[in-house]
Amino acid sequence: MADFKAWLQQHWPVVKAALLTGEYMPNAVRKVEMPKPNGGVRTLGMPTVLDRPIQQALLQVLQPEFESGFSEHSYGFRPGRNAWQAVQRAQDYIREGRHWVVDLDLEKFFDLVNHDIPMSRVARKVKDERILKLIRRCLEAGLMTDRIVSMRTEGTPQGGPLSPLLSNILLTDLDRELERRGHRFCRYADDCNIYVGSEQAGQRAMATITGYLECRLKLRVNREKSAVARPWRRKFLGYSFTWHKQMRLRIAVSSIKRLKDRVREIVVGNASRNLGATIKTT
DNA sequence: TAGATGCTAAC
RNA sequence: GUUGUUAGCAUCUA
Ligand SMILES: Nc1ncnc2c1ncn2[C@H]1C[C@H](O)[C@@H](COP(=O)(O)OP(=O)(O)OP(=O)(O)O)O1
Ligand SMILES: [Mg+2]
Repeated sequence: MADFKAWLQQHWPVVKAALLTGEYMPNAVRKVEMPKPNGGVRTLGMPTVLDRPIQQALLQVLQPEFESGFSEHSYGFRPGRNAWQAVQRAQDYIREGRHWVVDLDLEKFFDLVNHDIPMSRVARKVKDERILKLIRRCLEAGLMTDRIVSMRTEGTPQGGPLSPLLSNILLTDLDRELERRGHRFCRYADDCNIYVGSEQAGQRAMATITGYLECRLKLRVNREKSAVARPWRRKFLGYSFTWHKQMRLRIAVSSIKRLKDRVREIVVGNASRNLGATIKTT
């Protein structure tokens, strides 16, 4: 890997020239099926060995350009931000007395990302036509199965270095819409939680925001994973809320179980009582 | 301080 | 055949 990095650095002037003249364009990603924990299958689109570092370089330039335009309530795929900060923000909302949550998750998110909406947003900041063409080709990269490339008209490849940034650019429209409506929310990638004071307000928000997402942004809400519920009945970003004397945060039971099993697998016959005590205090 | 490797978590 | 972003931890090197 370090070898390849050195090679690319050595030939970077040539590669750069080929990219800017349009002589070389990314056009396909390799299809790889990955099992999901819940039993489903995630279709990854892996860039070619050449496209990957090219897109990573593009990201280094584009990321700072768009960071300033993102919402304060967006936490996913962003430098300096993590899931813990998002959950703490959610906890603040609940402590304010908003005891109902509209938990929204998008269906096959990356696979259904519209191309024209994020491209028009990118065009507002990036004026260079050659760069815009490059970015569009990263979105349009077809899925390659056994050397057969199928055309893509929607969706951004899961595994493309630019994909997380482009998805945030698209969902910034959602953030602005939620802010315009005065909602208290935090979003991590396609996982968006809106905190409201009553179930009725929650159902109303769920209906209008679902309509907005499906109509304006051409996305689909995952009705299995989404719900209007009490926050302490839901899991958010691997954490769940618990109600003792005050609102407290704890790691979701499923995450604890997974970690416990991992630890037990490693230490085979050794002290498991020690682990139980350790996890309880955490 | 900088580079490299590996692991965990979220999506 | 095992991707990406982000965050964290660990180890090695000078
Ligand atoms: N391991 C990963 N590698 C690359 N991209 C990922 C990975 N995990 C998640 N993503 C990205 C692509 C997904 O579309 C997006 C949202 O994740 P997730 O909600 O778990 O799946 P999904 O939205 O594609 O399907 P679902 O319909 O089950 O919600 O995050
Ligand atoms: Mg989803």
